[in-house]
Amino acid sequence: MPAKPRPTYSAIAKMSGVSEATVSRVLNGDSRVNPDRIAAVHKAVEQLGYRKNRAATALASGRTGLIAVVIDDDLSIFADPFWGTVTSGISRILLENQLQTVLMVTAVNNVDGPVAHYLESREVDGAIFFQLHKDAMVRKLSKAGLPIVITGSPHTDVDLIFVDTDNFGGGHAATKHLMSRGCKKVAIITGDIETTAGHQRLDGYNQVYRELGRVPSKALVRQGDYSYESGYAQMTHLLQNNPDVDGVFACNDLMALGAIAAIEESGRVVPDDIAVIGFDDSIMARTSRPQLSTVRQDITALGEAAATLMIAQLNGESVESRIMPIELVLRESA
Amino acid sequence: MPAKPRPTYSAIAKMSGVSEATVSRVLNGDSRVNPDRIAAVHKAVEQLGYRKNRAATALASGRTGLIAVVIDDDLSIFADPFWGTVTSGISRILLENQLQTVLMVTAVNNVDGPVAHYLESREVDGAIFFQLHKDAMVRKLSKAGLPIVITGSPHTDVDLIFVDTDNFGGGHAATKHLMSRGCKKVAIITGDIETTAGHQRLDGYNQVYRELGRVPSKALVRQGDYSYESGYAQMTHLLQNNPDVDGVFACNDLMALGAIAAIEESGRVVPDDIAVIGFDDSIMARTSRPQLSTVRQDITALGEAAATLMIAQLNGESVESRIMPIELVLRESA
DNA sequence: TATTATTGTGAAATCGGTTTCACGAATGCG
DNA sequence: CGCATTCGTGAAACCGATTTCACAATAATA
Repeated sequence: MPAKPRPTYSAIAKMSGVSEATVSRVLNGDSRVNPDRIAAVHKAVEQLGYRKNRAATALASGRTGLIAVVIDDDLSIFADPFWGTVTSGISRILLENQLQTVLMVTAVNNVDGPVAHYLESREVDGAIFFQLHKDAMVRKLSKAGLPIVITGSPHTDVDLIFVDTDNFGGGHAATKHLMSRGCKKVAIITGDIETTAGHQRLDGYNQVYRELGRVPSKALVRQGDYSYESGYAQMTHLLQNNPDVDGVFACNDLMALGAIAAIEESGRVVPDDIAVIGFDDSIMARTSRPQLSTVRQDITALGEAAATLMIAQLNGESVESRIMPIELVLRESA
Repeated sequence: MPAKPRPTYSAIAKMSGVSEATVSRVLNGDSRVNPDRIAAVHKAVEQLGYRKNRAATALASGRTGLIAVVIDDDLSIFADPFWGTVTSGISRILLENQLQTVLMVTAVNNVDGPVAHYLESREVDGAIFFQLHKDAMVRKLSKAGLPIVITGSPHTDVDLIFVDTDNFGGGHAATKHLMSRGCKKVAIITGDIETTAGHQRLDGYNQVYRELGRVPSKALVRQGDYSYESGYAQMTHLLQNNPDVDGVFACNDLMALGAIAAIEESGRVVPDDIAVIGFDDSIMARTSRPQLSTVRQDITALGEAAATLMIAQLNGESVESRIMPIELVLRESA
């Protein structure tokens, strides 16, 4: 293919009668260039259909225009619509700022693995992390000066920038609602306790008990893994060992649906015998029957916030972590 | 931050006592280098913790190591778990081949828009497209020599490489199953007819009628948009105007669930009065009650196939489009 | 043994921008 | 009106790799 070579600064400089240095100034918005020349350069750019070579720009300026979105995926859970939604929110904002999203779905447990290498190599201008199981690598990268935003709270208290849903508030609101609608024995089916999100939702649940001067029974705390099956299994276990359970907070919608299936199979009725509340307000919360009461998090907003914080960092602005509000959505199940 | 400068070829060359050219040869696997020097270079690389600068490599070699994944998103449907799943499949394969995934979720209708510019600029080595509404831009890029793979079938018959689910076969199998289980009047709720996938599923449906020597009634073909609500609405319409419908093929699971809701609200029973079959075998097919019979497409495999075809193209191998088989999954609804 | 291929290697050009530096012209100040 | 700034500009160095080219040393051929 004899593809005609793309024009470079040299061509523009020749055509518009200025030096390459001036072309660069014009194209980077340097203010102190004679207006006539600015016009001449723009005209040449137009006529030649010129477009910058990103690699050359990156090499010379040190900025690649790329932001990594890293999903720590031990569990192949990208099927969860959650990720797609956050990611598209991020991508949209970045795109508006002439930044591209580099997606990496992979386990990031290795402080010295390929992902770490890639990010250390400054092949991206910044990185946004999801679903972090261990933040050792992230801390290291951050110390090395790479702008970072974490979606979800970091484990340790280093000053990493993050955006997160108000998981504690969500767990609290859900549990409190169950209590205030008359439930006496409210159980919880937790998610992955390894993640801060899972832990915080549990904390919110416990807090309600404390506020009521009660002590949450350990028997009412069952650990799930965010899957439908685990919701079903843990609920079955609860029904057998605590037949007087009358409320369940499941830490995501999928487990809530599993729990409901178990409850109905046992011959009990939702919400009359046992009220159930989920977390996420995923599409399944609306399409299931009974429709699921749940804690809504605005996932797109979460992604957009993450991207916005990243851009602010790149601009050298000082930045603070954000916690996004949740909203209790009451439907039929509680 | 006084961040110590990262080592370059110059440092390696000095340390191992060879020229930069030789360093390059070693690092790119050029065979004709003295084994001793190869060892020396590798040792220096090791000691210095050297890592290539991708921008410099890209500038010099013309290869960026980046593959764009473009999702034509007029509809903000990235919430559909489908996309996350395909994308992670792609990302995984690319990663194994030292390629990074650049995700772009945006409308690609503009042949001269920013996406086109980005891709034309050869800032990526190739592009994988999804959910194409118009393929004018893709054809243009392909003519310009950019390696391309389309996920889903292209509209026009140009020789673009694509991978797709056997949509026709899926529609055919679903409809045929309904017929063979005794349904006399089988309706279809289609997806977006603008996309080839939507059209092909409808064709498969029609084909079954033809094979039986019947003509599909237009009244039994209702157009949805892949949303739960449209499934519900179109089913409601069907029940009113064709009360003797006894089978429905919904072109995705979400619409199938909407349809089931409408059917049950009308007092009829699934599958006894009306059998329903969906498409995708998404997670909701398993979690809904009654559990949904559906056409499974292996989404991860689809993504992996797309990535594999891309890599083959990059290696200059000759490549052929692939159609991935579907599988009928029978549960409770049909 | 003389001559031609082959091999291994380094110097230097190259990729396409950005940025420093030096310099003349224009402006401001005393 | 003379001197110190500021402004606009181009030449050239630079970013960090890859690749061509020339050359010496070695191996193969006649």
